[in-house]
Amino acid sequence: MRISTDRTAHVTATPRRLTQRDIARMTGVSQATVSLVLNGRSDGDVRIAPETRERVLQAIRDSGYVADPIARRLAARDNRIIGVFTYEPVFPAGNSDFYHPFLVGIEERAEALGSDLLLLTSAPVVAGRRRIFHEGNRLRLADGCILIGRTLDSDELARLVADGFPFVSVGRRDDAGGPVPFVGADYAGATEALVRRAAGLGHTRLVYMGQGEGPESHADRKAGFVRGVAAAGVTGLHLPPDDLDAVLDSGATAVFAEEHGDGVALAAKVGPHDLSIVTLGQPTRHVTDPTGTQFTGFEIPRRAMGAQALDVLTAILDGQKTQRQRLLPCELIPGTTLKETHT
Amino acid sequence: MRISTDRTAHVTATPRRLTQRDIARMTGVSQATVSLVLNGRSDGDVRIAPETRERVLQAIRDSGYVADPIARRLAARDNRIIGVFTYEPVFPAGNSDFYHPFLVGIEERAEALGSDLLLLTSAPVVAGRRRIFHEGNRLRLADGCILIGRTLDSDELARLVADGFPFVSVGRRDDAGGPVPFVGADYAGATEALVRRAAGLGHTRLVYMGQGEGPESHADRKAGFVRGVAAAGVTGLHLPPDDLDAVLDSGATAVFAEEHGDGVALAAKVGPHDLSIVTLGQPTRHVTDPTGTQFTGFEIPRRAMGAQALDVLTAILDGQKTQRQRLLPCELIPGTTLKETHT
DNA sequence: TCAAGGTGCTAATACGAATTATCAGCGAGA
DNA sequence: TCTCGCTGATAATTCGTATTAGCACCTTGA
Repeated sequence: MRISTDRTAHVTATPRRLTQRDIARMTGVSQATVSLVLNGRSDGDVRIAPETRERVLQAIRDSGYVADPIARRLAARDNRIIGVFTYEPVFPAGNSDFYHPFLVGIEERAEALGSDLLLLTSAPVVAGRRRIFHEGNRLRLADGCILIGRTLDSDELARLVADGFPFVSVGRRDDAGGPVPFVGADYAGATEALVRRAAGLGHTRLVYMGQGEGPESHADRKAGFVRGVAAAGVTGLHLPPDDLDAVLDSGATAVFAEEHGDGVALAAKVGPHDLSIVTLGQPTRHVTDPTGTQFTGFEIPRRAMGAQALDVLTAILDGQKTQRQRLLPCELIPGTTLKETHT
Repeated sequence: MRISTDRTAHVTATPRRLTQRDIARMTGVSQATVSLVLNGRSDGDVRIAPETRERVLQAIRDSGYVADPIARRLAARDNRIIGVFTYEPVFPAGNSDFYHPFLVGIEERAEALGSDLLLLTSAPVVAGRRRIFHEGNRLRLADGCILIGRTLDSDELARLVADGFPFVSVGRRDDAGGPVPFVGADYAGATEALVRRAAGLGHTRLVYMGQGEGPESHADRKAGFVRGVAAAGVTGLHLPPDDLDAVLDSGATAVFAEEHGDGVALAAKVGPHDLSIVTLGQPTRHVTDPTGTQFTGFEIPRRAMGAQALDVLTAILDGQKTQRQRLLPCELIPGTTLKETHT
């Protein structure tokens, strides 16, 4: 509507989209032939003379024609377009770069695959987050979709699963009416390893400071903590993130902070020597830590997660068999805040 | 192909989409009527009896029908896809965030417009940069395109102009066989203003340290410097960016550094008190300046440039008249490195 | 009783690409 | 001469929605 009415009014009218019809006219063949050439259909019942094929291809090259992705979609074909859905803007105005590292990996792989990335910025924002499903959702423009977010709406996930839409979540997700394909980080394993390490350094009373529930990423850390505590035969307490005093009063010698920021806050409060602090993940915001402390913790392989998410999606689209739920190991960061205990 | 084969293989085959035809059959009207009801078209020549309308709406409510957005866009001839072309990855692995601030504005506006952003990551890399035009270029997947880069290939620009492809450059560009639509920053004006300010502080011998040519952004700064020097009646020298010694030997009391990094390097070399330094633009890399110096200079309105680029593109697509070449003012940063001269 | 005018809807077509059925032309073999 | 088989293409249809032209039916008014 916008284009057609307005364009005709223009003297220097923007040229209409180039279509197969145009290519057909240019080369003196039919639209069908152009389509056949484009899709390399020279098998079985359909034949195109090599000379004709070349003529058509040349016209396509010269004109820069590309099939309209919308029309292709309607005809149920693939577009070499990967959708990327995020619940918040991909390019945040603030200094939070939560999505960025994942997208580095995604873009890198997309480039290698020769696919384009469609950022689904058209999704309307309801209650502060974008919605996947809404009247006019354009997910299907893409061949498949990558989902990123701290938490994904489970209703929407369930619907994606039920619809059989090809997608992969970056970050582990619980089942949603069926298994959810994901590439996550092994928070549980990394946390467990850190608990064992603490125990090895003499700590016998540990605190998990955080929610420990809600998003899968929290639950996983907590689960790893619980496993580690049990395996090492030490005492583990769970305290909420907002009550630093309770943590200090607990008598624990090592604190595992679910959020990096909480670890920083705690360190600022107690000073460097009294308490061992482990942070379970990297800052999602660039809070330039004034003290420059290197916290003991682990590194989330965000870039690899993004890249492998695309691998899994590709496998799904191609109908290949792959492990559709992957947990990548986190590299432990020795840091300086987990020390031998003096008690 | 890929998708469909998969689906048919499914036992729990996805039930065919509900269409207007289905609704039509359910209510005993025609598909056209359903469409008309859906679009609330009761104006002028088209009329629907209130009773019929209600019957159709009821059926739609009962069945949960939602129009296929893809088919809608095909009929509307408007894909609502904005291409974003960058010569390097949008999400760089390093700490260079050259593109980021522009994209904040672009995404913000795309969201408001209800458009999706297509990152043209499929463009093949030749000699370290992506190419717009190549066999199989997919630019035309998008309704129009935003181009970002320090320098754009002028041949490619010329071809875009010649083809009449709707696009807007972020950053001023010289004509390329025709005017290039752009939203740039007024480097010349900002630089000139800073030169005048320096002159007002008693500086009579100034140096422009940089290339002063090549990319439009360099040429513009240089041009502004030249204009400012002429207007203020002071002496202006032009020296290359790599020869700090020459700058120091020049006898100038104020140096205008084309690149932020050069200004930083110079400051490190001479110490804070000997020389006034003005940097003509912000760092494109996050070099955490160890001294924390706030350089005198100007702020490039990157976010606004991105947003307005989308505005111009929208205007072009809609055939509206707009200023298709815009230069946004840069806000001057007083900083601490341009001081009254003691000579 | 018949044109005029209004009402309520439908048939037909377009959008751009993919696909299937079919057709024209030609040479060879019977 | 007729038919078979092969080649190289095209016409027609499909996908789901939007839109326009126009048809059938009704009510007025003279």
